[in-house]
Amino acid sequence: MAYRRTERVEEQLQDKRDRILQAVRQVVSEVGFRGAQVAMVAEAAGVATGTVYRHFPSKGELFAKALALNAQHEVDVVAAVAACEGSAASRLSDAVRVFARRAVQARRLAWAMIAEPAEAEVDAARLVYRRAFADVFEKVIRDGTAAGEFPAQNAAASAACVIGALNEGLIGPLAPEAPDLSNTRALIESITAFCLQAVSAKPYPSLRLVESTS
Amino acid sequence: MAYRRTERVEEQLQDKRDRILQAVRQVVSEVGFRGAQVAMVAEAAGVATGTVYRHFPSKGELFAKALALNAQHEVDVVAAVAACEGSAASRLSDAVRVFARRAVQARRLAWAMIAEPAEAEVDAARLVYRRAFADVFEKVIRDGTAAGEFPAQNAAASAACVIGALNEGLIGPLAPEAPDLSNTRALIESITAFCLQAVSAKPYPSLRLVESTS
DNA sequence: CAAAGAAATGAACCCAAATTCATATCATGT
DNA sequence: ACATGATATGAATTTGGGTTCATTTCTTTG
Repeated sequence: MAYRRTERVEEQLQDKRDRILQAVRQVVSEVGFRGAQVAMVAEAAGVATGTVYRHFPSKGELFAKALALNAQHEVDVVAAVAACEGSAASRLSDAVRVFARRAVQARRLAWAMIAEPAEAEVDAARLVYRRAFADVFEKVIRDGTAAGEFPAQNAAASAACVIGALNEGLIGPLAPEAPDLSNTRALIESITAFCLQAVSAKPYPSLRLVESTS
Repeated sequence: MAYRRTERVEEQLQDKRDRILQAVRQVVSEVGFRGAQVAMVAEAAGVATGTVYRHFPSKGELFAKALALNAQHEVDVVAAVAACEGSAASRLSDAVRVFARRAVQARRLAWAMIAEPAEAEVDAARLVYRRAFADVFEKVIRDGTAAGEFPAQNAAASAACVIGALNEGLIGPLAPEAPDLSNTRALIESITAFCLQAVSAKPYPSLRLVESTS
């Protein structure tokens, strides 16, 4: 025998793997999942196409892994903010604001992470983190309701709506192109306010009227 | 000369075209844009694959046409509700409710119509109708603000958020599977309430506090 | 009914992009 | 330096599905 997988090789291997994952992130943030090809990723990582397949069994699993890496980090950040001291209202608006700020920094990537359909494995991985975000918001809403800060409501539905509002208002197809930072800030505040009021406002009398007449 | 395109043939042609468009609707409502193939559509329409190409120049244009047909109808329905007599609050909640009710009747189709990415032509067509829905909601919000019913706000952003909340809360990936009608009704009311309160609630003092501290 | 012109058919073709694999290169231990 | 085993390479292959087109079937008119 004349070979043994040494420490150094192990590191190089891990490093190459990491570079490929980073390359996915970069390519996806430029062209989205739709336009991302394995050859592009290899190019961006500085390896040959075939090398990608020595590290990952398929495009779907590679991309899913890359998404999971990023998404978990984002979930952690938002969850940390949501777990701070303070009223439920301030925690919710801070969490929403942080999510929003980070998303608009890299809109294309954010949209790909949260919504853009792709290979089945990617969709499955995304669903996990989508739910994780929703769970963070849902917990804060429940806390607020328990503390009497927010009215009784379907917390799961409200959390899903918050995600939806953020997605569509900030980074989805309806979001305005915002090359300008001050507009972006204002937009984030509008959306944060929308979400906070939605979960915190006491039901309007007019709502009941509408319900009884329709 | 020994042939002329007669009335009857013209009708048969139009009929076949219509059947193909209907078949797209059916196939998409079953497997979404992702899984919809031209061969399936042809099969569902009871014609050969090649026939599809005698009526439409490409898959993208066929699917875009089919989407436009449906979406315009939905926009008209929602717009009609939004144009009724009544307070802005009642018009908005009725419009949201109608959108929601119709969407849950055919969730897969609704999601495909409003959000699922597909061929470039389809995306382009969808954007038009997405905006059309947003415009309907935006107009009601503006009316409400002008009448002093709603507080001042970024109406365009709020309208986008309403679309997003509906999409995610009702028909998107986070929406609960709801085989049961009563749950569906309750969900629709939760989401309608969420949207109405978001646009109609007076800003909370706590919001200002949060803004000044962050 | 025969001829002429359209429309329908579906198997063959084409293309883009994922995946493979024979070959080349690199690491290790004697 | 050499032998051995592992990793990297990228051109060639495979594949899924949209599109084409030579052939068949249908309609109309003389």
